Amino acid sequence: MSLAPVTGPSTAEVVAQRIRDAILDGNLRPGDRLIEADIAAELGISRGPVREGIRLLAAEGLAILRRNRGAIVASPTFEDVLEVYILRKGLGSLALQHAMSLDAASAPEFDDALVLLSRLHDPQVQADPLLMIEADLAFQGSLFDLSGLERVTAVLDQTARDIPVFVRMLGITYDAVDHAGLISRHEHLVAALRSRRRDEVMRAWDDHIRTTVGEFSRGYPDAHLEGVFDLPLMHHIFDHPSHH
Amino acid sequence: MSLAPVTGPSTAEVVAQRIRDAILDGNLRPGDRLIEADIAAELGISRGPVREGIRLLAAEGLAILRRNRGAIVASPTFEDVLEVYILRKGLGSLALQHAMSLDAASAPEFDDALVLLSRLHDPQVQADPLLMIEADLAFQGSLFDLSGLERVTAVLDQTARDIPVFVRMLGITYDAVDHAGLISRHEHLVAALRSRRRDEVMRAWDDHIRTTVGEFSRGYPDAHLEGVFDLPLMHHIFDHPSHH
DNA sequence: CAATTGCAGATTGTTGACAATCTGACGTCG
DNA sequence: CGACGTCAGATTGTCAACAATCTGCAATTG
Repeated sequence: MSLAPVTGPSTAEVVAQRIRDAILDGNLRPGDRLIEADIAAELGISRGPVREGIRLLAAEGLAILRRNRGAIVASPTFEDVLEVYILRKGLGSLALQHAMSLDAASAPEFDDALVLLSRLHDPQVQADPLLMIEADLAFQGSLFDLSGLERVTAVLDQTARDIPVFVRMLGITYDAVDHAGLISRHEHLVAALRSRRRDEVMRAWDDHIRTTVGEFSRGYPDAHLEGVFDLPLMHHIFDHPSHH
Repeated sequence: MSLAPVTGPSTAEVVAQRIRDAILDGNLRPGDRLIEADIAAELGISRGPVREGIRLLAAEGLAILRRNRGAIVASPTFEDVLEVYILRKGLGSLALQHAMSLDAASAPEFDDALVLLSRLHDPQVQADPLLMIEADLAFQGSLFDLSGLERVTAVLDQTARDIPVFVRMLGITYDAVDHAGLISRHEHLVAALRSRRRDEVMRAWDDHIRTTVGEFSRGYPDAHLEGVFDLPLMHHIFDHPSHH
């Protein structure tokens, strides 16, 4: 018998999620003030936990703290979305490579990833673009977890929480997305991980990032990528063979 | 008349720094409990700001929060140091490449980096290994700032704060370090940035990370790198030429 | 009338008291 | 003798009141 420890979300985390939801629902817009007392009254709690919750959001970049002047909802730009994907590109490739060197495809946790991947087939999920994004990110996160790199996955998780909110705040439309293509790319990635073909995994990951950013750009009026993702951002710098 | 805005550190940040200092001074050791009331009494303030300060440390990985059971000082392992350097390697290469594509060496901020680099020559700095590490990290941080990638530099800054504390907690000796070599490697990096030679910059950065990790390993009894840094962690995945 | 100064209101920062939770020790019972 | 229930002490989580700070406006001044 081995049970996972029970750890429900703290009040501060609940507050943070409520605010995130309010943004997703359009009840809170970029630039709106986050007044501790008001939020506390609305949730029927005191200012303490609200304060902590707002700090959590600020750490994610969703809220901006101004000393003695209160917090406001962040006003992300499309450049912010690009930077988040630059981070995911770089850290994701790190995590996937580490996962491969641990033969992650043979680990029992690999099945978790497959379960999450299967969720992308669910018509109910496909019907809602935001659900689709979240399911997609959850699947990717489960792959990153296989690396065992806790700091790297922590940053990746943070970007995963940001993306749906940014998409909503910027009004990026993500309706006409190619679900079948997304799934097949991911299955390609899974297959590459199984066969431990490093180049294939990297190509698949690159492909996924490019396609996603491309789809976002099409769904956002003012997007101009300026070839950011065509630069050799990641470079082949650690190619000295292992001495084992 | 143009004065910089006054923004002193918040009380919570002061608390966090005091605790960091206590760790560096050896007054707090890994596993020690961080009891809000005790720290508050010691600093002559109330629990609120102490609580916030501890949360800041937890976000950096220096403290471990256990719900309803208090926080303790983290017990990092040498693997944690390696992971921090894996992060710095990956994100640093991202930041440097972006900085180069912005022709950062021509920016006025580039001079700030040169000033910080010159500090490494100071005999007073060289005398104290921890001062040397901090000056080194400050220089590197000023280079990363040239990228304009705020999220990337935020994570890099966090790792920079962690490193001196981890070194102290693990008892890594860093005395017999090759100061002249460090400086010449950094000057090599600066020259490569000036000439915008991408490969040269990446090689210099790789070289610096390897050398630093190598020196840490020599100064730490139980270190075994297992070829982590010999793996092709970063890969040449974005080599499609820009369409400009 | 433009610029400055001095409030008043709003909001955050801080505090001390109280409630909820956890830990470890003790005693009880099978 | 070991498992379970109980309880006191310690500590965190929450709360409401108070202090400090900031913003904007109105009065004042030259």
